[in-house]
Amino acid sequence: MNERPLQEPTLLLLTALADEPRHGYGLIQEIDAISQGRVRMRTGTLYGALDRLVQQGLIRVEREEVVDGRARKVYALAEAGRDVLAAETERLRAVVAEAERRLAARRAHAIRPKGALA
Amino acid sequence: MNERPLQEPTLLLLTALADEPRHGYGLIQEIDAISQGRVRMRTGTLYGALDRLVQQGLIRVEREEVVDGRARKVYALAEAGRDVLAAETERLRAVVAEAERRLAARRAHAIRPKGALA
DNA sequence: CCTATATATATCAGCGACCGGCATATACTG
DNA sequence: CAGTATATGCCGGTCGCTGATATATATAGG
Repeated sequence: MNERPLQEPTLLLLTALADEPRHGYGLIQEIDAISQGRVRMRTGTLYGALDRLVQQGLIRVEREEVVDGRARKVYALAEAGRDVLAAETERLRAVVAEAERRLAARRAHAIRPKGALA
Repeated sequence: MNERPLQEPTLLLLTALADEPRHGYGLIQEIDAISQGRVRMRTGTLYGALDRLVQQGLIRVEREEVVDGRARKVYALAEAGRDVLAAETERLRAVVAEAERRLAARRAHAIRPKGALA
């Protein structure tokens, strides 16, 4: 099992699947929206990542369908993926909070608030 | 210029330098503390990353000193590094908030089996 | 009719950050 | 004198991501 921290494209993929199942191309657009256009998921990243995440059991192929003569694969977040995403966001939230606290502390000329970490 | 999102070891490195300058080995311990022992920065990652970050202008060698007969290089966060860290934390905070919102939204209309807790 | 764009999936070579191991050196403790 | 802590550094290998390329259908514009 791989316990390495998720990279951002993977994190965004799981996030985009957190509320409802989506197909590959839809994920590209969804991630574009989530990140306010700052992240454009490449197809090389996307389809490789989808295969890998299915392999790891974090997502699954919900169904395959044909819309307007074009084939789609719809992916859904699996239970394991939900757990990983929840744990990852909680961990990241702590890191972000710590970074912001340190940046603020530095601006205040190293005056440390009570309870600051070593 | 590299505008790719920071990976976590790099993010933690900049975070650990955000309040005050530190030397390499001290950063390993600091990151261990920040992450509550969950991330153990490897020396292979550390010294390679430090060189790279100096090269990119995100950090700088503040000074070199000898303590107890052991040589140290003390690194400090550069202005560019401060900007990158601030931008990165803000971006990550938005992604984390979005992920948590979606996870909550899913729970709100999901059919939960009896006695099952997330 | 032809071309361009949007939709949609898939593969692959290459890059770069990270990992794990190894090497080197000093100081302290048992 | 061996082991642990401090302290820096190199290097081969792994693996996710990038950018390019390929394939195919539907729609809009010239």
